[in-house]
Amino acid sequence: MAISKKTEFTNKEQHIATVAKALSHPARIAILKALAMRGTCICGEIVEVLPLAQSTVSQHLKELKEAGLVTGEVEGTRSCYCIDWDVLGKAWALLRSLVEELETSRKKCC
Amino acid sequence: MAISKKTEFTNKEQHIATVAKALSHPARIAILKALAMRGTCICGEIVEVLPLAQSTVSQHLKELKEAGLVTGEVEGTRSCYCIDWDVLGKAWALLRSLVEELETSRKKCC
DNA sequence: ACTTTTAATCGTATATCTACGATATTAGAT
DNA sequence: ATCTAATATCGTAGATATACGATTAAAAGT
Repeated sequence: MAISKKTEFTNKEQHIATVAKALSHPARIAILKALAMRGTCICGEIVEVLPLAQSTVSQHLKELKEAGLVTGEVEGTRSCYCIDWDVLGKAWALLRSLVEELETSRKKCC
Repeated sequence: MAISKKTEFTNKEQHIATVAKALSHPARIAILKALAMRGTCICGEIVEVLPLAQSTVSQHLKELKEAGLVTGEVEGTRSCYCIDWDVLGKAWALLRSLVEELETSRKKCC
């Protein structure tokens, strides 16, 4: 691929892309739903709900965590995951601002 | 990778993931902005604005087209691309419904 | 101390993405 | 008819993503 050109775009464009990427797999959407519904947020419960192996779920959780949408705390032998509602809100605002920006600059098309 | 398990999730989850995937590269965000700002929407103009080769831009445009966010019409030797505002609106609604769904089922976390 | 439970990480195979140059295609210009 | 310009597509290389089983690590239970 030569080298990624991602860094040549604006920070905001990169940030939006990062958020979108975190949401770009149905498993991660499902994980977010499961996390929202349960106060408990324990990893094992999520594994039970999804049609994926434990290691795969762990990987998806890691990606959500790296994107900042989710936090994880160790609780003894278990891991408790939660949605970071603050970050989610900001991510949402970012997406909204993109759509608004598109709408406001909207010109008639060919 | 064995085989993709994407189809084992709900249609809505898959749909949201598809939209998010289309937005998951900063180049495609930039393309959407460029399309929104210009009534003309000609491929060559987009290539000029982006730090990418013509073939790469063409590929990104194809992905946006496959996701339905953009339409493309041949105009002689040129190609005229436009944002499909209807599809974009629906995609937006889909994302919003996800966030709303998350918010409504929001439980206190550990 | 030993075993069990829970989750993370490693190793790995395959798929998909990203990027480019080269080539093909097709309409317009000469 | 030939040449030029604009795009799309092909081929390809390397990066990243997706999925799993196996292994590791660490706390809890016996």
